[in-house]
Amino acid sequence: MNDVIPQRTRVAPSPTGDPHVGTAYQALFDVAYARQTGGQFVLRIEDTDQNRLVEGSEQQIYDSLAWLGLAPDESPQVGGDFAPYRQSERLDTYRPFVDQLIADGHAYYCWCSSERLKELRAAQEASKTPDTGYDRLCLGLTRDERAKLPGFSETPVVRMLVPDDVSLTFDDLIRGEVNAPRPDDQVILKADGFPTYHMAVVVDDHLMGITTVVRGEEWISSTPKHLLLYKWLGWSAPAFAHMPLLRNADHSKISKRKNPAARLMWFREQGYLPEALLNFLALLGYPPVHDDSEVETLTDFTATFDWTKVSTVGPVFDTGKLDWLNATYIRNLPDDELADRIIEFVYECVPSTAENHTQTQFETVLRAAIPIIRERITLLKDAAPMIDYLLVPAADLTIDDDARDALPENTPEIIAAATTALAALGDADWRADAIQATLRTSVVEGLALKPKVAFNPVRTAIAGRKVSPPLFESMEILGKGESLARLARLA
RNA sequence: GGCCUUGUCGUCCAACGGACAAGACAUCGGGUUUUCAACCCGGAAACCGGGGUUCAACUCCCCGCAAGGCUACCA
Repeated sequence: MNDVIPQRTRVAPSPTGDPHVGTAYQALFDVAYARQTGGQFVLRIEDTDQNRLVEGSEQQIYDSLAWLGLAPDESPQVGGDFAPYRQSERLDTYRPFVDQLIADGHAYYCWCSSERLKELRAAQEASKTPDTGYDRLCLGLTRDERAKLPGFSETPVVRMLVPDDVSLTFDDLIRGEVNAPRPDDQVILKADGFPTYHMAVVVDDHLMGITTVVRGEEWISSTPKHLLLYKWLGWSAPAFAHMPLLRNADHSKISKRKNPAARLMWFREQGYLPEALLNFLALLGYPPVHDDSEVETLTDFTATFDWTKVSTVGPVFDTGKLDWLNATYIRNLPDDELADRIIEFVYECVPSTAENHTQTQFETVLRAAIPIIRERITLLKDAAPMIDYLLVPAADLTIDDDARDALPENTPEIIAAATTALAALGDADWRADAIQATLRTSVVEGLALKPKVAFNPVRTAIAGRKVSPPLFESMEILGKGESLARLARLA
């Protein structure tokens, strides 16, 4: 551990919609490795596909990574020594390297129209020929020579000239030696002057000093292209770590269509805690840090991180354990902080809650109720609905039908006994323990009822439902007057 | 179709030639209890199939099968 080389890792999402959970997954491993080695974690925006850009999604990438505690050391937002970090601002950077490849005979212009390429592909599929890919019609031709042939397009692209002896093997930090398919004559510069991913990623990773590339398994097949570019440009390639792909329940690559959790923002909207999500992501494709518990911090994860422990099998992204983790983290939060988180969540994600109640009333009641709801909520969004009965005046409290139906015959008797006994309780004694003692004496013992039966009507009167947070504490929060008013409704 | 990657309980994940195949979540049963939770105890639940190699295979090899990825002027 003395000769550790600081690693520069990066995540390079495209701003083409809501940030993807896979970005956070890779960022977590990037951060762990970078921090463990004393290096940097870089965020680069890959916006080379101008057609797919979605406004606002770049900002969401910053926000969601920051929310998760995975803020990059360098990015378009915070800058850095290797700016710009947005590929659309680096067009001038790529061009000379493309020209160099052409001059060296490693790349060539191609004037084939997209129609011709489409036909070529269709023909290849129909003939079931094993070799697909570009047929090199344009190779060695000048613009004028090519213009005489069919399927000509005035604006050319530039393609790699993949040699027959291209190396198809490389070392992966997770998988060891990996074989990959033989590449096609891949386009590296598009007709619109933008580089493709393959060109841009190699140039940028090199120029930005990236030493370890963490990316999804789907990139294994294009790694030989990248290695070829590094070789031609005379650069040494970074180390690669191809992460397993997160899956939908049906085992296909995780998608926003099939899995709402594919959207990173979804977790915030649902009221997941970032530390719980981070913990969960660290458990996917990677064994728990501790033997006796799967609850672990980013610090734990970072300290013991090891690429060889990363699984090669794509895990199904099932939120079951995440829910449990979230509930666990909620239970472990101090009262004040849990209240703060719920309040922040509600104002940000459920504005209607704030509209229905005055801010101070909501916050006051919530803070008082934290002890009785904390172990009953899984998500932050569960909190407000759970205390709704504490926020309305007695007259406005709705009593659920199923609760009313479950009322015992002697409900009036129970309510009367409870009311009389509670009315005698002094304001200063209006505390949960005293309320409970009073009701036990007057109703349970006084009417010789089982507690379960005795408290049923009281709960329905107070909360309007069969299931609610603890009864006596609820009455304490409501206060004597309000509690008696509620009992009166069932008298 | 071709190439590549992968195959342990429902899900996550251990076991890296020598245990009755471990743990977690979920699930089921019980306890506790003013409801619901939380908490405690317990149960059920897996090595894709077939051949090898070996004294010994979940672990190594081969063949199947299955799943996934790539096969774009998308990343």
